[in-house]
Amino acid sequence: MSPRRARILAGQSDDLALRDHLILVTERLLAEHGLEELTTRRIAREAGVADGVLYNHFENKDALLLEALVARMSTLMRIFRDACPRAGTATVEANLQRLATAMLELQRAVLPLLVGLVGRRPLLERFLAAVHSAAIGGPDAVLHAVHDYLAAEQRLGRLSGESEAHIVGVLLFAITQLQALVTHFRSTENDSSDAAEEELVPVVRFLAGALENANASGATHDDEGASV
Amino acid sequence: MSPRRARILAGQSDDLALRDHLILVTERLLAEHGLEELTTRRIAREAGVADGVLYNHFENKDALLLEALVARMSTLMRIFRDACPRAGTATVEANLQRLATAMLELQRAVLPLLVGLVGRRPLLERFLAAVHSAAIGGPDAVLHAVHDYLAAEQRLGRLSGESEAHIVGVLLFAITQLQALVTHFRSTENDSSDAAEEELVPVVRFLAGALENANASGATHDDEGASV
Amino acid sequence: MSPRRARILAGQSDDLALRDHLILVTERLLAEHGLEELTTRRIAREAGVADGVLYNHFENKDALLLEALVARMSTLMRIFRDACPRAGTATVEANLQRLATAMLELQRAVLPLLVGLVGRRPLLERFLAAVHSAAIGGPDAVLHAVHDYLAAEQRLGRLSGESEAHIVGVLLFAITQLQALVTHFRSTENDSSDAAEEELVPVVRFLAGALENANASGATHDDEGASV
Amino acid sequence: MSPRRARILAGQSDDLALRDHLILVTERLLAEHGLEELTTRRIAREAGVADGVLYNHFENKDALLLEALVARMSTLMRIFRDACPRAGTATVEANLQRLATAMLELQRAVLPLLVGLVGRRPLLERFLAAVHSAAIGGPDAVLHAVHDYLAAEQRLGRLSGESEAHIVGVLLFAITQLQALVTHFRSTENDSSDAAEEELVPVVRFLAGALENANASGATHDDEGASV
DNA sequence: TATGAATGAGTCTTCATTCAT
DNA sequence: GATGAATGAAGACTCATTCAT
Repeated sequence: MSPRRARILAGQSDDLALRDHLILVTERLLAEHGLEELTTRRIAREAGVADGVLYNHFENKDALLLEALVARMSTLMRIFRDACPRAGTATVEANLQRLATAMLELQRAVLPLLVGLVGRRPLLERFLAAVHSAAIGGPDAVLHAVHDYLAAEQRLGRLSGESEAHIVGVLLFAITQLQALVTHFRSTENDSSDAAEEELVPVVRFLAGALENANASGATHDDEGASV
Repeated sequence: MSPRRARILAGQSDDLALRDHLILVTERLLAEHGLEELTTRRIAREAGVADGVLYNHFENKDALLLEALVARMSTLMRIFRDACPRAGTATVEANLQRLATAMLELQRAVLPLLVGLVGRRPLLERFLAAVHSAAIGGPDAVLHAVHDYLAAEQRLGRLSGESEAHIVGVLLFAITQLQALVTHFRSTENDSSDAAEEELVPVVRFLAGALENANASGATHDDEGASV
Repeated sequence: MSPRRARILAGQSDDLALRDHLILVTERLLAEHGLEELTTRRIAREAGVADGVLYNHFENKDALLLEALVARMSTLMRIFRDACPRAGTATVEANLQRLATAMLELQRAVLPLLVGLVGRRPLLERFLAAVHSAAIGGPDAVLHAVHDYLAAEQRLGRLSGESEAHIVGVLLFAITQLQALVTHFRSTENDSSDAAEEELVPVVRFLAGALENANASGATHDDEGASV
Repeated sequence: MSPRRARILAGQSDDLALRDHLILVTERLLAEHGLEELTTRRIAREAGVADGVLYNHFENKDALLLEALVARMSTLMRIFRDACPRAGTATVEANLQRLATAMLELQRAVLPLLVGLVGRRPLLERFLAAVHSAAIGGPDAVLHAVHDYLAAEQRLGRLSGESEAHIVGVLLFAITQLQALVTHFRSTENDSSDAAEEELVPVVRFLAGALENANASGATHDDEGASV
């Protein structure tokens, strides 16, 4: 075994199969630098192995990339789910704010990944399929989480009128994605991420209000308009 | 004259200066394949000229790219503005739907461009600056268009309560961006674009309703403007 | 006429034939930047003319270069000759110091030119031939100047024993060349040129002393050592 | 293995690591053609390997160049040192002649190298540093060799009066450099090198004489003139 | 399995030179 | 003569992939 790898393995992934070690390293590089600067040589160097190992465990670079992307996605989704608020605690608006923040973080991390996949149809296709089939969930899963939360609040009686919930969820998703994108396009100042988050506040409050209004009017009359 | 270029010029851009021809070709390649696969060689081949021509007219690849990007952006914004509804015509909701459709088209075209700019700080920076200084307008201009429309409706008395207008505009922007992104990530079937557009309908109706609600509660009475 | 050229001609070389203008410009660029960075495009731009003019007046780039090199050489030699001391004035040693300084300046200017010619046999050959046939004089002319000065001093009786004069001249030439080379290889500090000049002083004093010694011993005994 | 390389390896550097093979080839090309015509493609072709190999073993062209330059310099200095005369043998003048010949050979080989480095600051700087830090020695080392020889002769009593030794060394260095340069600029006839060597003879004799004179006068009176 | 040297097509870029106008 | 757009070979360098050991 190369001394480099020995050193690395000792430190952080002791008896991991090399295959998994490669995925892990690739995942980390993906998180840190995006798909753009990810060369096979760099992966190998970072993993502390020879340039060619990759091809002993994966058909080609894309195959490794795919697994790493899925792994990364999985990680991010786990973090997101852990950050989701629990129904019945705090206030609905505060919870929506928390939800929005979690979604923003998620999207900020996911965006560079997706961006790297544009113009790489085959890999993209395989990635989407994998995300779908594995119980990871892509955008749908995020929407699902919002939906779950709102449904729970409804069950608890803190919200009524289910119909708008889906749309509010979609809008929440959309606005966080927009802000995530904006972050990436704003200048290098690192406060831009905070700004993006702050800009979220009034929008989320608006959406919370929309739910409340629906709530209120839903209580009053017949909810006929809430067909969306 | 090279036979290649002769062939091409005859076909499509007869006596255009090569400089503009290059921008045009680049713009087209940009639209069709994104920034990713855009090599100097490919541009040259597609333009029907020698490999090095580019450097007779532009300082380097990025300079050409920049001009092509700005040109493309300019085109897209013109199309967008032409598609914007006029206040006072039809119904507010119908107009918002029209606005949303126009924004979706715009975003679908813009997204591949922006995506290619991620991780290319210098070019991105220059692009943003150019878009800003030229009277082209980036995201802000789009938001501005929405704002202008809503303000006009308010002046016409078809809408009241200004405060939420901005947020609705942002949400409109966000949801169209999301749908644009979704289109790109859905499989190659070309019906996906129609699907994305259809999915927009209820959301826009919801946003229109939100404006109305604000309107109604603000006014408390006659609701004659509630034509949405 | 191009506005650029009009502007330039107005300023500095009013009704100069374009051919001569090109030589002049090239000479200047040669002096400022050496042969290395001298592209035809740069010459044209600097001269304020179109890229292709060059080929209307010269067979190719080398032909222009040749003339410019010869012109530059001529200029430098004129400056050198003007800086040479006159026999019978000051002291012999002071004059030798002056001579050395002039030679150092000359060599410092010539070196970059010569360096650029290494590995360009054809041009080099033509350059040497031109320098030879024109009454410009290369190294020989410089040596000649030293010789002339020393011979004059001998005629004036301020020096005797002719035989060593040539060797001293050669050594003067050699040491200034060495110092010129050293200047170019020393770090960018611009005081290095002064340092090179100062280092010359004791060596020149030594050479002057050698002439004196030969003088003295030549006067005393039989000039047996003057066999060089 | 590529047939090209097989062919070459069979011929001349049988089981040398390619890295060293590349250095060797580069060194040879450097010696034969100077830095000017040294393209990566040519090195590869000459080494019998693919165009890109270089970058598997060196960070870039300059890194390879640097190693080759240092290697060449090292070789040349070794040859030079082996050719240096030993104090106490033969006559001082004969030894100086030998020294001069060795220096001439050295300079003839070094000059094309140095010339190529002019106008390449970064590489030059690194080269000088490398030459300095490795126990190779640049110009100083050559001067040092002269100094060492003369000092040894002084210790043996075959020469006295140390002060002029340094200047004589410098002049020896200078005159050999001049002759080396002259060789390169004289036409391709290969006898020019012999001519350059012959021209050295009287100059060296003069310098030897200068040392003797200093010696003599130093013995006789107070050495006041030997202040150089 | 692991290695890492070798491959070679491909990237952007430069520049002397030609030639229709 | 003058123009300057066009050429295309050549430059340094990258990188996914292969394969003998």
